[in-house]
Amino acid sequence: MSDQPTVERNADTAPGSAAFSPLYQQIKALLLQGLDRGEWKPGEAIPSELELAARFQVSQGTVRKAIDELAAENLLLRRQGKGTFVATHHEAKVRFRFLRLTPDDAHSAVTGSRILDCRRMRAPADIAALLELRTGDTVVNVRRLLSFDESPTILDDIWLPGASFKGLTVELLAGNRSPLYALFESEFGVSMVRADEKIRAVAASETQAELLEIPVGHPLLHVERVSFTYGDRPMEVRRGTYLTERFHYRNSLN
Amino acid sequence: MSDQPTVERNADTAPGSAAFSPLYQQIKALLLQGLDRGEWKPGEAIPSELELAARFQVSQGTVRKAIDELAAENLLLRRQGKGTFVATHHEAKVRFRFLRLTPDDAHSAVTGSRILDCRRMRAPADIAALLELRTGDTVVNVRRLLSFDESPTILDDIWLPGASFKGLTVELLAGNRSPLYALFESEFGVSMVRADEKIRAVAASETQAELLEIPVGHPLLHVERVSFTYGDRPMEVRRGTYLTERFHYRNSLN
DNA sequence: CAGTGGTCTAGACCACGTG
DNA sequence: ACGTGGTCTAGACCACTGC
Repeated sequence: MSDQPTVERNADTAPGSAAFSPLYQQIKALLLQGLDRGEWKPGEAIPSELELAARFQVSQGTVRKAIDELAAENLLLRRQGKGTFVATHHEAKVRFRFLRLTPDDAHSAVTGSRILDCRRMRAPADIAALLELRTGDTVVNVRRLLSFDESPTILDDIWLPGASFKGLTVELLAGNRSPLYALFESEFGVSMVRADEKIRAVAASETQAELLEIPVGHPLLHVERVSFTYGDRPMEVRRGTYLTERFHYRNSLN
Repeated sequence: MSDQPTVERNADTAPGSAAFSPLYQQIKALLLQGLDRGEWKPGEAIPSELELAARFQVSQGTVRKAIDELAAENLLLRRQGKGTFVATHHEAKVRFRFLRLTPDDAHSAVTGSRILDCRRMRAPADIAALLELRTGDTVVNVRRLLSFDESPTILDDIWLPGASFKGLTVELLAGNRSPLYALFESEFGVSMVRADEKIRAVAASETQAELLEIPVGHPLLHVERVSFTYGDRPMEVRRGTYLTERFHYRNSLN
């Protein structure tokens, strides 16, 4: 506990001065840094509010407000009586935030994953741009086919920055039974925290048609997702193609 | 100001008793009732925190927490130095929460709306179920075609409970220049607050193809939306069909 | 300058989980 | 019985808006 971070109390900021940051925002930033550094791992508890208040030399209420915001953003999870925990993809709750395809009738689907491909290569220009890399930087490309109740439903084309995902192989993926993001967390220390998606309807190409066992030209839902870790750093581009005859993409507008 | 609502202070609730509601949740419920009753209209300011605290006989902090939650749900809008306002669809910000189709290149699209149909009829079973009406209850059905830059892009099939939308006519719709939800607010006192959507890819039918000027079978994004007012009461079913060649549906996973 | 929401504090007490 | 987060209060002061 050697760190006594510098929190600026804005005592002298001129009224109407440009930069002004509330104390709790600074605490929030410090907590974010801790999460990013891996000081507290996914699933673990962070120190109690009182402990953090003591460490940062602020009141419990200020720490509370910082944690409130991180909890609202789903980075932390409060559990009364137990503590505050780092969110992890090893929980159904988190998982369904990212898995939006849902069966039309709420039956429990048996799911299967088949890895089609996993190779390292130089990033194409569009992928590089989305991942904020340089064209030609190494990336990992994974292609997989997900089935529900034995029928192929999702075709994923996934791109990851090579530097953060050394050692990602077909074998590792094939032996994996949890969601991909859970594996990224456990094996590579990469926590996905947020994602942006662009959705369109497209006609099935020949390869897509063959893999999904549908005619060429069949309408498919196409979802391009960019996922981010702490600090809004893009860490994955995922192009998903969904068959939506018996499934739909659910969304809530608030 | 005759109302001194009964807030239960839970002083005597046995430890571990079933029902227990924090004070601020009760205040929140009271504010929600006020919004629902139309005590404060969209765009108007609600009373100040101190005033509400006095009215409800609680501290400012408790009122604040109630308002915080309503603001987080986008029912209220805080503006420092000015007050707290009832959210309204007459603002670009609110509008884009519900309009998710976005041009691929961020150009400013000229938009046009053509009302195809507007008639009152007996509710089909599926619509009735979604609107929580009885089959055969009166509903209003509106069909319209939205164009961007002169090219038809969105085909909407809209269903509204007849009881709440008396006097909705083609003429009224044709003369309208604002978003539909803004019109619902001003003309019928119905505020849409939240919506659920189910999205799929479908092949264009003959009618759809003709109106959207595309070949039959062309892939289209199909969005079924159910919109809710205060208290989670469904007030609209909207089946939208989108052309996604130059537009996409944007979404954020948090 | 007055009034609004925003921040920060300190302390009391409640509800929950675990030992 | 203890420690955790959750609620509620009261008061001081700050930042923004508009008269």
